[in-house]
Amino acid sequence: MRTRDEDKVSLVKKMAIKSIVKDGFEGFSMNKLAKACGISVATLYIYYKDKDDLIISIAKEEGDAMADSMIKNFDPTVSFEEGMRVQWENRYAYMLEHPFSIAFFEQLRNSTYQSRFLDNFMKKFKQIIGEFMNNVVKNGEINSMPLEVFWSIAYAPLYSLVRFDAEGQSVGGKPFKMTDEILWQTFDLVIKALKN
Amino acid sequence: MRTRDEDKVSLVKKMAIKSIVKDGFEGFSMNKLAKACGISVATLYIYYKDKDDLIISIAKEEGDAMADSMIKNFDPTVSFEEGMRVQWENRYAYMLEHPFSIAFFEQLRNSTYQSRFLDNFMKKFKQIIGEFMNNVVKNGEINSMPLEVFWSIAYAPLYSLVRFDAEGQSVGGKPFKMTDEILWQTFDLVIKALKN
DNA sequence: AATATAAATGAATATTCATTCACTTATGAA
DNA sequence: TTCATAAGTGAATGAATATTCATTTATATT
Repeated sequence: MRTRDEDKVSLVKKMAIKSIVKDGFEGFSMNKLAKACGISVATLYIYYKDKDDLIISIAKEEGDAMADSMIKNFDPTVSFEEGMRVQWENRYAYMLEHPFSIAFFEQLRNSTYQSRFLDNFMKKFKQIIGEFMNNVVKNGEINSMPLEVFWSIAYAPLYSLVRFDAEGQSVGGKPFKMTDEILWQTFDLVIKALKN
Repeated sequence: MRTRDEDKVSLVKKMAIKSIVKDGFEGFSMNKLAKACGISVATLYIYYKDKDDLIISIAKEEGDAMADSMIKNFDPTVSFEEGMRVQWENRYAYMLEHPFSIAFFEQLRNSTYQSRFLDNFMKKFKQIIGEFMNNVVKNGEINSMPLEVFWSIAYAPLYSLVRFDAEGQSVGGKPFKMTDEILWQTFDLVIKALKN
């Protein structure tokens, strides 16, 4: 029996993400994807049941990889500032290594696929981050607050920076490039906001 | 000569936003929009040159309205905390009055229309916000920092909260509803981060 | 009341879409 | 080497897409 060409499979995955990032879901089609990969459309239907399955499958794979790398080296019993630093480091490193992934997730978050993708993704985090929050509140390192408030202060600024960087443009006119210095300058402000 | 039915025009606008918010640009079509409005597709081409023109025109109108209401009562010579409070108030009030607009802009930001829409939108702000930033840095109320860092700390948390509220779901499981208390609790943390 | 004219339409067009199918090709096991 | 079988294909399908057009309708002006 003939064997599946795994290079072809991963090319499909790569091109799908690239295309969705570039043109959004509105500009994405199975025929165009096949053409971009230099294969027949019908082949896509060997790999995936249908278009939804293709998108959801790729989203899950990428989401799992991202979730894993985000909790790498993360010990929820460590101090607040140290724990936050590891998480910012992980997210920043992931973004540098997978420049398209972040933009791909932004597309997913604003699409009808959101719910089917986000549940799976959050499951990986929820427990470990919840444990971390409990600890630092109990230690008196930060005040108790709704999880959404914490998230909005602790991570939203990072994602905002990543986005400015990806767009290469700014609120003003000049192009913006993220640097280590800018990242940790922002981090310090976030710690100042949250730490007692 | 027959007169244009302005009710029909504004119905088109309302339904277009509603549809894009609900199903994204990938689920939006001229034929479906016409059907949803109970008019002929051809009528849409009387109001707008083509699909792009429809989307961009509506985006610009909504964007201008939002920009206006955001700088309402805003005096760039006022103190840092006072200026920030007015801006948060304005954004929050706008979000309550126009629940679909914010979601519509999120869609635009993640679409190929982004650049054509954002330039127009930002023009309204840039000057007045830049003036405000200059003042508060000169007064020594906050430290000098890249505009993107400021933006990411000062406003990203608010938009994140608005988003949690719109989705009605959370990082965890329970539904989230924004309240005045939560808004100003988050605001205080932001001020703590930025103020010297 | 008559008329000129823009608004509004229903039905068409050509194109692109997701998906299927009859067929060919490569390869692990015999 | 043969053969069973899954991988891979080119061309087709019908549905949905954006846009156009010949025609009808309403109304502001005369």
